[in-house]
Amino acid sequence: MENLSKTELFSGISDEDIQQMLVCFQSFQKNYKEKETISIRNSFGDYIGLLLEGCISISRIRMDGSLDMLEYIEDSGIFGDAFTFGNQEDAILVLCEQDCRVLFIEKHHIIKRCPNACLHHSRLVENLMHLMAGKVMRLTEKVDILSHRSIRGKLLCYFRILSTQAGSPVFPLPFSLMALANFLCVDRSAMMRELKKMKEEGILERNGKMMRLL
Amino acid sequence: MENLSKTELFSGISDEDIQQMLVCFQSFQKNYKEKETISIRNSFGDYIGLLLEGCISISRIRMDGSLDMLEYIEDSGIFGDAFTFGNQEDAILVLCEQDCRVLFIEKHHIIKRCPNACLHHSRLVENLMHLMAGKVMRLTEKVDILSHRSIRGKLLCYFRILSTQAGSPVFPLPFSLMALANFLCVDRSAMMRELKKMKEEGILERNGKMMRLL
DNA sequence: TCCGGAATGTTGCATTTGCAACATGGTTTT
DNA sequence: AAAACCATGTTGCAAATGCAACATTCCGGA
Repeated sequence: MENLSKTELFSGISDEDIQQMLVCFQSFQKNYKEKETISIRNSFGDYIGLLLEGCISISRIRMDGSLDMLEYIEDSGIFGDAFTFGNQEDAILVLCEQDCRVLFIEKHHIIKRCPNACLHHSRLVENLMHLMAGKVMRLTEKVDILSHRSIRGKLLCYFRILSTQAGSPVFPLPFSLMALANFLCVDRSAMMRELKKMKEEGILERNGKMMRLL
Repeated sequence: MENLSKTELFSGISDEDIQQMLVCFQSFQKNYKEKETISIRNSFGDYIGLLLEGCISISRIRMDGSLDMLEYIEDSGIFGDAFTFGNQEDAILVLCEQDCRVLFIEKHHIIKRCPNACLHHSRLVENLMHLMAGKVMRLTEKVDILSHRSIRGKLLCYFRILSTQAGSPVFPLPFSLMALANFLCVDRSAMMRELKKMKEEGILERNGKMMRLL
């Protein structure tokens, strides 16, 4: 019902065709409020989620209760158990960090060939390719960050990415320090200690969530 | 010149059409021998590499000389600077672990829409979607492994994946112990120590590269 | 076959990290 | 206003990790 033609997934497809596809795809939209849980593992197993608005985090909850953020998805990111992979013991938590609007599409319709040969299906697939390429880049970035052995290495690697994105040595953290520790998969207090050290050594300035890399 | 129609990328497309596309795409194939270097960062910046045969590793070389394996690609995996992301200080090494056959395609032709509207382009894009989905899964797996804080956690997480893939608690390591340490981004000697402990505790049996998870 | 290089295995030690516990400050709820 | 809550800081300590150095085994080429 909303204007989907402006989203990256449906760009270049007319509103009528979009409506037709949505029916053909048996897709549905859902709105969520901040801090609401989208799904725990497997509830949307056969669907791919497309984040139209808002931002979400995907985390693993271990048996001991510890929580590690696997992904942080903002713009028109894709997610779903199809990607969050199958043979997982621990629970996966998909949490809305802001009010969100999500479009669910049956995996089948996107990955496999459409038997109805919808006219604009291939355009959709091409758009989806863009989104996938973006996801691959973000995941590669994440692997890059986590591949650093030390907390300082992870912090610096991530800060450089943020700094490059902002196009300036000054940039804001996209989330809280607590969430940052989860994102980097390190202990929060150890991270605070390291941040303090880096400040003392003059590598970094910090004022709340605003950072300056020197 | 070889039989590309059997590859995942070109499946469902006739040999004639493939030949036509290869010209249209300005693509080229190249063979590499074991331990040969495919490219150092940026040499194939505008091309996407498709591994037709063999297997390769993608690693980061740090300024201090340490080497971390970011990806290990076997079947018909895709790689390229397009994915290995841009604002990277360290050198990226793409190394052939076996004799390899690689098809390079200009990124442009795959990501953007083809002006010539090749008949089978959309089928190709759909095939590529499969490959991308596979890559996303592998990367998600890797993030999952690296998100564990301890060496033991990383080892167990990876071994469980291998065990599930093999469909048995007994499975072979796909590479050497040295490479395993690089893949997990941990110190090799510390990893050996941990493997020994796990053996002593009866969690794991090991004979060379053959592992048994208990 | 012998040699040399590479992978494997082992250990001591300094450092880093995680963990637990607690103090502070800000914000929301009652 | 008080209470409750949560994020931010801080610290001591035990355990895990990285690092360096070295012994041993494996393997391919001369």
